[in-house]
Amino acid sequence: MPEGHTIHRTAGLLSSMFAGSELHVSSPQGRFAPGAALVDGRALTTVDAWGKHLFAAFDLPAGQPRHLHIHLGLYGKFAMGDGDAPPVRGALRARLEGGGHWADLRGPIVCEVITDEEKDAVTRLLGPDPLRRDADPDRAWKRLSRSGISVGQLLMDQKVLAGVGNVYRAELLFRGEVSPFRAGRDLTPDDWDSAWVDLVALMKRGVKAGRIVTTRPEDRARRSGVVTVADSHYVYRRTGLPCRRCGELVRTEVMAGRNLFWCARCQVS
DNA sequence: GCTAAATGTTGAT
DNA sequence: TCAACCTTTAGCT
Repeated sequence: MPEGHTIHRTAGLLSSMFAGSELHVSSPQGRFAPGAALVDGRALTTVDAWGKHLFAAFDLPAGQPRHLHIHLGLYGKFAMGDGDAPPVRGALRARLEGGGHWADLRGPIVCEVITDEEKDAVTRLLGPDPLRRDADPDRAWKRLSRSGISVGQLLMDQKVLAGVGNVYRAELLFRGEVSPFRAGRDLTPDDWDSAWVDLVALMKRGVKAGRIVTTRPEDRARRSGVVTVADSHYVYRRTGLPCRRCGELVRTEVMAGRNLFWCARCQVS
């Protein structure tokens, strides 16, 4: 489930497994072989996430390509474990081994080794990431509050806000009782302040849980115990089902190239 | 067991 | 506008 929470969680796991260790970096599939050779045998120093981008830094001189840059895209996924790595099967883009651990990467849309300058060029194009301590919500507000484009589209724009994907878009707007069709410039400063606070809390929770859960206990069918998949969202992928708050049927429509879900009664304007 | 769709983005047409 | 990435899951039969 690669929205920002997945990337930050992965960064934390990779860091705890590998930071300080020399890694054997390979590309069994071959597509990442040239990049792997640049960092193979070097120690991993830090792992950094910004939005949906992950950067693992290796102990190499500045100026040389030394950041492993990964974007999972829609299918990309890490598998990790302790001890010896399992036998290679299928399309395995990259394998990291060292410090008694291994990590396998499959299906990413980006897997490359880049320089400091190239890393800066990537992050410069990203809006504030709610999961970063250095995030400045005013940067997002400046863009949102000047735009005639709908908030449903703006939230998906990584230049506005980094790390939000289709699930957080739908759920954040529902929780804030904001219509996805409202123009950014029609948001009030209070709307944005509370949305940012809510988003930070939701995404932190996503990192901890390893999945997106946005429902409050009182809005779930099962109010105690484990939160089931069916109970974890208000509107995302709930087309035609009754809204958990008002009973109106959840609607769907394509917006910004993706399926948007919303309750037309709870999210009037 | 099979098929379609999915949390995202880029690059070709 | 569409294919690619090529995994995982939900929903059928």
